[in-house]
Amino acid sequence: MTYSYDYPHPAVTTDIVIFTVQDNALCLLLIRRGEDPYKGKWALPGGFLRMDEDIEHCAARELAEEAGVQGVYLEQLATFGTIDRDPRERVISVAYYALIPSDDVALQAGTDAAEAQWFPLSDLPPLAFDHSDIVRMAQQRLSAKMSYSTIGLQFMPAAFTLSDLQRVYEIASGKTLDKRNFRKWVLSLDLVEETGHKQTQGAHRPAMLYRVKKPSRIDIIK
Amino acid sequence: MTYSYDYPHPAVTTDIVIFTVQDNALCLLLIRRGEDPYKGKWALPGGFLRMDEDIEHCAARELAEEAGVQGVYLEQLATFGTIDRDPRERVISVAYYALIPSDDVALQAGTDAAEAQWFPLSDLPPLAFDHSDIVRMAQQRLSAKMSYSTIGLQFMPAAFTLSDLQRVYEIASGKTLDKRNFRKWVLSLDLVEETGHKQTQGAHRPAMLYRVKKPSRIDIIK
DNA sequence: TCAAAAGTGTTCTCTTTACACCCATGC
DNA sequence: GCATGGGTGTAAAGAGAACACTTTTGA
Repeated sequence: MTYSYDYPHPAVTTDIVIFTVQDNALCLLLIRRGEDPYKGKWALPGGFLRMDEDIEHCAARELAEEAGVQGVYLEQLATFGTIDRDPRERVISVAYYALIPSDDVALQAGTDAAEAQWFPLSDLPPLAFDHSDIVRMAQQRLSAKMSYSTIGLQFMPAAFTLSDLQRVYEIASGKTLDKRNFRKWVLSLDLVEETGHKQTQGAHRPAMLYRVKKPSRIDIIK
Repeated sequence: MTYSYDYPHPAVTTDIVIFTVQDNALCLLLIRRGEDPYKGKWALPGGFLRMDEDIEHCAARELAEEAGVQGVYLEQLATFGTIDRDPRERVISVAYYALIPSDDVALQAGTDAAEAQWFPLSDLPPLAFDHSDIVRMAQQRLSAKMSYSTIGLQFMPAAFTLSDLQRVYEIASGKTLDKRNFRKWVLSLDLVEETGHKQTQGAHRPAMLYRVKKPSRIDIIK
């Protein structure tokens, strides 16, 4: 079966940049391609838009199919469409990005995707297509949003200590932060609350565990 | 001639939101549609992507063809692609936005476009397709960027007074600003310079005329 | 000489940053 | 009892907001 049009049409795809914080590094998820073009190369998860689904739905579906990642809040990044970005045909790609907690990383292993792996941003392999442009833009956007929104909370698991949270912010921003000022700031935003439980771990005073009050919400701050 | 594909392909278009400040109001440019669907309705300038042009080129071309507006700095806004946004077929639209000086508004009249007109944002007619969603998003983006970037300078003509500039900022933000603080702020950014000429206009002290130092550049401030 | 917009500094307030010690636990 | 990370307040500096009068021109 073929589909015919009076004028030429490009193909439309989505690509998704998924960040997490793992082993003291900001990481992103890549898929090793099983097909040409760029067979064997690492690429962002993503794929072709179906005619009966919204663009964001396409991104969510591809992410689930290729990487076993579900239920994340996707935000549109930008649309990439230079003429030769795909050797097969003209392809317009709508890029999305999302942040997931480091403890969801385990889900990753259970997927049936060909090969999915986390890479530290500081040590990425060469990427297929124009995916390094997409990653670069995602990095810029993330870094900007970290400083003027509550997006960073999306990195956090169901329960975490304030020191965990500070570590995530330090890794994502690349700066060290003052403990007292950071805590004052976080608590003043009124976005996290005590769970009532403490985490006893190691030879030191147990830390209060917190949870995010409205996990799905991203607010602009400042 | 027809174009055939193994899988269905959506059409891809661009839509452009052009802002200006005119008669003490923030305005945008609309085109009255000459064809179905939505014949006779007002819509954003825009049109179908050609296979041999980049997406941004498409936006610039449509803007020139339909509205006679040229040489503006276009910034990608977002991509809209809900399933039923166009009754003809599945259409994915990449939206752009730009700001132009109010004195370029005159160019508008000289175009051969069917019908192009400036509307104050506060008094828009009903729009075709999902264009009011696009406009809403553009408005949010503009308002955000006005507060943390130098994008507002793009509204300014080749020469202007600091009072002109303040007026533009007040209109775009909807707030009144303190004259001394505004001037201190603008001059501290080092983005405008004196032209050396003064504007004598009306029964009052002549005002120094300024120009933007790097007109094409948008910086993040604060 | 009056009206109308241009131009110009200082003070106060609030936000942000810098900084050091005691606490609870496991070994 | 000592090593380890958890938890807490205050003071100094910097950024942002408030505020009123003199100048130059045309009519």
